[in-house]
Amino acid sequence: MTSTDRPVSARTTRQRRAVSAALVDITGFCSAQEIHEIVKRRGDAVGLSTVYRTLQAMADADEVDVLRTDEGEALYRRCSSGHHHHLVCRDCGRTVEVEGPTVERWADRVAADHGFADVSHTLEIFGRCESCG
Amino acid sequence: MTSTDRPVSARTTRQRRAVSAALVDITGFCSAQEIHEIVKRRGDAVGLSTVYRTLQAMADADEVDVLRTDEGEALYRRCSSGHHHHLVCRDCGRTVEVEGPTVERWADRVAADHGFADVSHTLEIFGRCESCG
DNA sequence: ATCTTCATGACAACGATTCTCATTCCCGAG
DNA sequence: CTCGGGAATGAGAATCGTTGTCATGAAGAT
Repeated sequence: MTSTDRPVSARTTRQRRAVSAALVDITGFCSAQEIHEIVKRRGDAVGLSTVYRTLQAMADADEVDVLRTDEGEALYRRCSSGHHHHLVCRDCGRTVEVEGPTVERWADRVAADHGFADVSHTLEIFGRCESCG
Repeated sequence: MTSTDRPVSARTTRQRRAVSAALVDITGFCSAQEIHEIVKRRGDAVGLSTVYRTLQAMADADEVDVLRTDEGEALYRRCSSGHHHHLVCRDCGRTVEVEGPTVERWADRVAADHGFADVSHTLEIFGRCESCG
């Protein structure tokens, strides 16, 4: 077994292109169902299941970011590669990607101080942007 | 209307005492259903609905912290008052409350730099603790 | 063009959470 | 102490996001 078993396939289909295209249109985080709506509104017919599957695949491939509402709903948004966090307007959803090397180091150090290994973290900032002021 | 309308009542019942008691027993974050189980195991009979209601009320009163699994499930844990974050073992759930004044300032500054007001943030650190190493 | 296989979609199923509403019981007024 | 009103409870139904099922459709290799 020299090759790591690839669970993937990544077959290019009309539906996947439609979801990707819809993601380009949005600026903030959207739920799977909202994205399904957007796809429909663009004139592409894609089943809801497929939207869910596609978004999940993209999330696995780090092509979209996922975050959770207070109510537990998953929100998606296309993202730049690499580790980053988000500054999200809680009114209009406008999102700014931010980086914080200081924070990364702080988190790793805190974890190490307590004997924790294999460290990861989640960090999101919420506020109201100027246009929504 | 001189008095701020208090939506609350906080009537002391056997069930609420049972949930609070169960929360004392646990060290990590537990789901509402797990807490329901713990309450039952302790010999107190409390309906699942009531556990949910009680936990929500306690969360509103900042008596418990809530965080969300990747799968969107809500986890609860009794907490100290004041703003703090968590270092959670992703295997056993053991939790350490941590503070990070630096991070707070960083988040506020980043938000301000982008014109965001009324800022809040979420931050959790995950890892594997020594006992689970 | 053909064939193999992955992808799709309508719908059922699932699981966490919330709602409903008849009943229970906390607690302050009398 | 007793009563009465209204909050609290709980069993089960309902909700809602999400995932599973499986027959059909379509990429892409040969």
